Amino acid sequence: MHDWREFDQNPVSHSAAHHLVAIAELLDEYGYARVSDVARDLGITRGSVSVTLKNLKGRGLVTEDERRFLGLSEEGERIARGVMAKKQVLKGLLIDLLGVPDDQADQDTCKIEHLVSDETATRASRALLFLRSGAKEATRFVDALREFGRTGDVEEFPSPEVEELAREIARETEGSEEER
Amino acid sequence: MHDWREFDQNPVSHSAAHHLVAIAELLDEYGYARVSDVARDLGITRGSVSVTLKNLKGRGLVTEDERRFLGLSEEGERIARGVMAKKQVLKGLLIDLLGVPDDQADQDTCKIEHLVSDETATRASRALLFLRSGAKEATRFVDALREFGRTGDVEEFPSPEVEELAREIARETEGSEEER
DNA sequence: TCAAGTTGTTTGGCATGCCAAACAAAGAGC
DNA sequence: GCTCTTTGTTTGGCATGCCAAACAACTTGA
Repeated sequence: MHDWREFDQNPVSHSAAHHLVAIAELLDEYGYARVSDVARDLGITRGSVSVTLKNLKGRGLVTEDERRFLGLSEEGERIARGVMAKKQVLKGLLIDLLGVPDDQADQDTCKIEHLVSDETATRASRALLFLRSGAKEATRFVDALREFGRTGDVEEFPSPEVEELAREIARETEGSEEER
Repeated sequence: MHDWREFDQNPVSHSAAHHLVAIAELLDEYGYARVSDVARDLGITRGSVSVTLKNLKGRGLVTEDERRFLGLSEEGERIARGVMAKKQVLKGLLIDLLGVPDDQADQDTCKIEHLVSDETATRASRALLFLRSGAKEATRFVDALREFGRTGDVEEFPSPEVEELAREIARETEGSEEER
């Protein structure tokens, strides 16, 4: 058994996360957020946003004042900030550490931002802070990694060597795993 | 506009990816895979697997012989191997580089394995290979990072400093972004 | 003031992906 | 041979989450 369906057992769904983030960003940037603004930002219809936000209001994550301006509860704010921070941290790490092109890093992190645990995100942010601290171990590592990466370029995925690496890791992990 | 719905614009869905991986793993481990085996492995009903596999057979990713034993087409095999390799590589990186506990790394990578681009996965595998090469830049970096991480421990997410870091990155990226 | 646009909601539809239940067909035990 | 279990399929239901279309309730502009 793989417990693989933890996938959608997150505090908020991918959709909900993006609604919250959209509201937070709109508030940051324009000072207000209405259903239409969120819909425009997310590229979906007002109707869809209306329905989703009804749910999020019911769960106490989104507020609405008498003029129909949207806001975030403390919890909603926390979730939105968390997702945004995760995205930025992961993106930064992909770019600064792995050298992933900016737009690819953006696309990748957009998909996984809300799925990564706080634990991992916290550790990722530490690593990114260290990378950016200018410590000599950090800069030397990045330089050496770039040089190392230059050897085998532009390969298919998964390349034979990557598959071999994956199998190796799988073998190591074996034993601490369950069987049917 | 965020183009955030690329989320589910992947060659295979999360569900499909897990079905393919399950078949590949069952074939590796037991030499055969039937609908029931896949269902047991994934922890869902035979009915659900039956329906999903009907689709995957139609798309030419899964095969079935006269005795109802399942197999993978070349393409299905490639996808399954790719997803498995991504999971192992990412998990290895989380553990070896960031020091994420094994079970947490497993849970995180299980959620994101099929969402990460080949580009990022390839670069991640290079980084992991370098880390494991025993190069002095690698070991020194990891040691220094562990030391660095020891400073601020067991914090909430997002901690104020992580939020500040995230804002900083967001500011840097600004300008190469679009507005409404 | 009054037509025209904007806004938010509701509704029915569709797609995905799960379940439970009912079923037929094949295998195993006695 | 005749049960009993295992196996695979089909069906109706449910939940999420999107759309389009129709609607009412506003602003707004001439």
